[in-house]
Amino acid sequence: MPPKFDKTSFFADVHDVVRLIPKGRVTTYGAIAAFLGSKRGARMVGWAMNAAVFHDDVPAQRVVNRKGLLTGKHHFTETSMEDLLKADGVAIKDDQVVNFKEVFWNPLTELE
DNA sequence: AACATGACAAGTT
DNA sequence: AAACTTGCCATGT
Repeated sequence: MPPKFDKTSFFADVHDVVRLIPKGRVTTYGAIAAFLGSKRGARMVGWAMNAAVFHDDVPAQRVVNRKGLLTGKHHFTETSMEDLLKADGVAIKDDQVVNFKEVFWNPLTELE
């Protein structure tokens, strides 16, 4: 990630991290926020995701809330979040990631 | 310029 | 344990 942590780069940083999520894995808003230095700035991450949806290179479907719930599925327009995740090899049940704990990808520990 | 809102999370009551 | 409150940062009104 860019060494610069300017407020304006928050989006860019989030996008970068999301882009680095391995296929078949998911992460959480909090994890990304913590990785960026603001462990409680998860809201911003969500906001960044909203912008990310308009970028085809940012797999926003791999970012869910801490419970593994697909809170942002309503923001997807063309393809539904579940389908995208299923296409990634992530099973979805009741709007929630199955085996969430196992597919969870923590940038802090796995990326550093 | 001030206040409200939003794909969240953690701490308190 | 469940509900409530506070923190976070950028955007929109």
